[in-house]
Amino acid sequence: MPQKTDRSSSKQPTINDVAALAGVSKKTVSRVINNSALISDKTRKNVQEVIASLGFVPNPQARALAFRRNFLIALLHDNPNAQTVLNFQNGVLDAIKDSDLALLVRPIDRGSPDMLEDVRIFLEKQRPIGALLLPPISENDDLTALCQSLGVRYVRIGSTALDEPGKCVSSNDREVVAEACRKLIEMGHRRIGFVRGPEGFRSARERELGFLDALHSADLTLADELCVKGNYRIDSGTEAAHKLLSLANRPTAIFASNDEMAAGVMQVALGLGIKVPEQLSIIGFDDSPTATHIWPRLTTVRWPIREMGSHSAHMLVSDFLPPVEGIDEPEYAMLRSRFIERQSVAPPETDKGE
Amino acid sequence: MPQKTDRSSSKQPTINDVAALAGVSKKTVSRVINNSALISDKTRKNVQEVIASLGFVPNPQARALAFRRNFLIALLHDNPNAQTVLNFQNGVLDAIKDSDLALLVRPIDRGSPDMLEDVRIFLEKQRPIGALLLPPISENDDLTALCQSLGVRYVRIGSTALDEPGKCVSSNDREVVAEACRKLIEMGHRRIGFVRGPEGFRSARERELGFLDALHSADLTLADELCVKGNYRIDSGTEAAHKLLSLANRPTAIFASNDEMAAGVMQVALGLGIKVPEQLSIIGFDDSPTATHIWPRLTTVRWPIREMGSHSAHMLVSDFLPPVEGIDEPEYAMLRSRFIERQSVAPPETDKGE
DNA sequence: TCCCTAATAGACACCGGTGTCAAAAACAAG
DNA sequence: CTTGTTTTTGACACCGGTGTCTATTAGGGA
Repeated sequence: MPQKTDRSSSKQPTINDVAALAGVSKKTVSRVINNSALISDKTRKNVQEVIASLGFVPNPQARALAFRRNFLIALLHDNPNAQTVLNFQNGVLDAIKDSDLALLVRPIDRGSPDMLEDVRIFLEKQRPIGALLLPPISENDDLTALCQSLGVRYVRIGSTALDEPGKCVSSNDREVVAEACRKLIEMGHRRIGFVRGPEGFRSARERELGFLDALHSADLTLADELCVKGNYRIDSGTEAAHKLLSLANRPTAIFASNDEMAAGVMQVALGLGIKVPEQLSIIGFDDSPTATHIWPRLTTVRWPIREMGSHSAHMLVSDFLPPVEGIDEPEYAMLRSRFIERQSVAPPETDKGE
Repeated sequence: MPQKTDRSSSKQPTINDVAALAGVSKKTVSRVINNSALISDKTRKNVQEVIASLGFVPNPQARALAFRRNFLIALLHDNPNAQTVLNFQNGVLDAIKDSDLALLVRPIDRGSPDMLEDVRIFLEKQRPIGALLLPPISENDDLTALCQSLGVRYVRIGSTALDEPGKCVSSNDREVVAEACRKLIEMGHRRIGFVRGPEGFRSARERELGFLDALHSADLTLADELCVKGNYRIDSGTEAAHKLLSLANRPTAIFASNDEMAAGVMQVALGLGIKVPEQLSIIGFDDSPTATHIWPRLTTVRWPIREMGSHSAHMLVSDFLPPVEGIDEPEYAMLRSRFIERQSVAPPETDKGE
């Protein structure tokens, strides 16, 4: 046991101890803690020294009680993708690392009829400063209304939502998906399969729109048979692949709306002896660990989810965080997704017969 | 906006409101809230009715202040595997779902010289009831000593630690790894490569011991050249595979200490045109999503990490949680890992020349 | 030097609960 | 009907901070 601070076993000093030792009132110490302007530099410095010498840490529960607000951020989510949640969470933690804030995690059961009531109790109990709403729950208007009525600020995370009230952080997925698919078209692909995400996810719609944008700008249309609906899980990817790859005139490329489904597509292709990328190009979305774990490594779109996490945290509680250059507190922020080229894409074999 | 509770916009009722309406003192209400025995059934019932009619929720900040303890559980981790952390976290959330408790997440920078001090400040600030320590930080004795001195209970999560004080939840990894490797040996594999985890992780040691157990029980020894050290990341898996697969007499099977490194091994094998599992069997550990996303799907060991999460939460705060049948509060619990057979393992090709 | 104003500091109640200890009520026995 | 004992309840201080408002001090102009 190396260095053990001497105070580790004695009781925590309180604001009264500081006040007594500094020879001032506790209110004055409070002013120092809260960076009040109504205090002379001399007094401030004096008190700060005492605080430091005592190793005083203000009790957040007491502050929470007096402020009638906790120094907590709540992360509300019902996103099925663990990786997404965790990355986002880590982004938030990055943002609040050196602050007084802490992160409270709360999964939501969107299916439950008591969902709103559960969230209400949670928010009333914990009284976080604000809440971060991950998709798809971020699109639930009842939830944002609830936050509003409880006086809990919130930031919604999602694809696009300029039309709705409140702060929001999103990314330009549609654009980047279009870019990715345009790449396929430029390489010579004409029959491109599309594995859609589940209903009710704005992200699924966004990615579809991007895909269609690319097709339209090349005067192509999406044959019904080439569009299959999935649910963001690998099994739906394998199912979709079975359908697409058993077509008489099978696609030379497939865009899957997330990496997990793309992995499913790849498994089916490899299982059928279809070479990737020579005979089938595959693109995913997320740039999850899976994208680099599968072989060939997956060309995909990186969603800046971690950055969205820290950005949204800053938007939510900029008044509690040290200022950061790039981030002020607009109502809306758009972070950039990025196309990541790996080994799962190539020109169609038949194209040049190389 | 469907059902909107009428109280959603008015102010939260307090213990005083309840007391006034019930015609009793606030202390009496407090007794009801805390299930004190020192109260008559009649009064209790009366107060409970008022509480229900008012929708009163005790303010946890005030309780925390008075109790000098927050109704929070802290999850302290520095585990590099996001999936592990999240699964564990979800297990904890399962356990505390219907309780008054909330989960606070705190990543730790084990490299930082201020690590202990940071944790101390965090614990003193948030004053959680207890802390859950994920490996590898769970093996840090300074940290457990710190918890002890601050009066914060803790449960360590890890492989085995019967020798150390305090509560602990672990799994029988060693045994199951041995079982997995014995399978390889039974199939006829004799030259089995081993990709070790990083130093300082008990899990890495456990898995190695299990591997060696299997070898020894078959009177085999591990040639130095067949054991390569990795760091649990995919790149170390590819590096290890390059070394192992370029040996003159290359192994017919490789056990990688986690799935991510196993994925790296598989990529190199496939890249070199070595067929899996025909020419090379691969086993991983974790049963992460990666295991089912790669092709062929990975034979691996499932670590009951989510169960460990809820189990450890119960052990930590059984006095705040509704009782659960299987879980009492012993000092030590061992959950069972499980061998998962998928498609990445087969008898060695040369064995029977099938 | 004196007065007026602005800047600074402090007194005190309060946030919403719990602990302690004494008072009141209920009950049993004489 | 008393008295003694056990239950049940309440008064009040306290947890560790902050808000409000007043008192004090410092500075500037006449």
